[in-house]
Amino acid sequence: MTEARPQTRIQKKNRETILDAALDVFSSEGFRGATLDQIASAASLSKPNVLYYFSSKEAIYTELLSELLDTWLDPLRALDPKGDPIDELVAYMRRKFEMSRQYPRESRLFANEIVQGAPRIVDEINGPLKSLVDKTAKLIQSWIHAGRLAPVDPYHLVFSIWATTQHYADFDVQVRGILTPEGDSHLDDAEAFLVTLYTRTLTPTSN
Amino acid sequence: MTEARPQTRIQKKNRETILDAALDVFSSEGFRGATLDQIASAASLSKPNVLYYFSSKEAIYTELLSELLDTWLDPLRALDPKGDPIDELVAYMRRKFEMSRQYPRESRLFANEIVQGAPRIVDEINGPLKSLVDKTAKLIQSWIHAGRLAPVDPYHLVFSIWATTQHYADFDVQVRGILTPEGDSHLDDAEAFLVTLYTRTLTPTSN
DNA sequence: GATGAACTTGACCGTTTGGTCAACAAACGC
DNA sequence: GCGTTTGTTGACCAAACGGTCAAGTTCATC
Repeated sequence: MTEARPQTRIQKKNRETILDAALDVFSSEGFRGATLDQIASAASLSKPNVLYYFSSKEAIYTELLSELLDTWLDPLRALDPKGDPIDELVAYMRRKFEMSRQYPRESRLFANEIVQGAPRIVDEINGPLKSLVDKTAKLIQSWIHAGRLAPVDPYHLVFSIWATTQHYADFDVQVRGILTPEGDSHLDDAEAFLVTLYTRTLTPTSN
Repeated sequence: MTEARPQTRIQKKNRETILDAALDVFSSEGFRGATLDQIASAASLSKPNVLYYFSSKEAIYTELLSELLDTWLDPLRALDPKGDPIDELVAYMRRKFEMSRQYPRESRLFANEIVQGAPRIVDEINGPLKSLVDKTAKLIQSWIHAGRLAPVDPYHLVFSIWATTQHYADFDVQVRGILTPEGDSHLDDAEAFLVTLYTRTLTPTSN
């Protein structure tokens, strides 16, 4: 997707600095709420200098977004049709949770974009994302058909995994306001809860 | 909270028109992304006229937020300690889901605010909201202690209910992109899934 | 260490933004 | 009807915004 044009050391370093700063700003302010001055300031660069590396505010944003989409679906692609269904789905949930935990800014950037109607990635959603979820849903359905999973709607199962895992990144302020945790410890509890939630939901009943 | 000052017919009508238009705009653009011109245009009023009824853009926004917070917690307050635990919690989830379904704009407004750090409602979260959730968590814990619910972390249970129900309002574009539903029918499936999810999770095992 | 390419930035520009104001129009109370 | 309150708006303002540019500085290469 992103072609690897020749880059000097300085280019590489500064582009990374800018993208990191922009991720901070965009994820907490949204596209329109973010300003080039904020980004430049967060990157400790002058505004014209930022625009020397990226042609526009929009260009920085779309670069972040496409980088993100590339990796965001990896956990789902890693579902193994040959594995144990419950283990696979719980493991998928764990990978997704881990991503929200390690990349909360990316999660919030994505959330901001979607909540506001996803004007820039609507094609990605209707195309590649839909295809991948459709494929996954068929796999889950086949597992259910084989009696290896309790019957559930595969699509809504996937949605619920997305919702519950991303919640801890996207609604971090709310979670922290209620749990008043120190550090990250509450996320271990969250993961344990989610493992229980999905294990109980997916385990077939004996009769 | 909002004191009822004397209002003429015109005031009442126009304030409502403005708030409704502003909800449209704020919920889909965020606070910073929304402009007074958009709001005025959506309300079919001139910009100075909008500012005749509200002292500032911020005033419109905070009015919407405080109206919202008032009603947003009602479903949780309606939990009945004397009812059947599973029925009560599933009914709570249903009420929450119904709110997201009927008031998706409000849900997105809230989501926007929280994702961006909730600068204006951080006190509400750390105060009243935390108290209410703490109280609910104790109730759930007592139900578990009495063996009437399968053991789960009460806080994360509540978070998961919030996450899964709001998801359908906040991430509507994504859900629709994948399911390509006509109308609202997919939300019935979603609700059925969530009932299953929480029933299975909360039902105590016999042994 | 000279030369050209890569990098940096203060000053600036046009537009958009939230908000004001004075002047006018409608509605209300009598 | 008539005066006063209430409602309405075009014109305007200062600040903030995304983006440009010319002039300067640093860097790699020979």
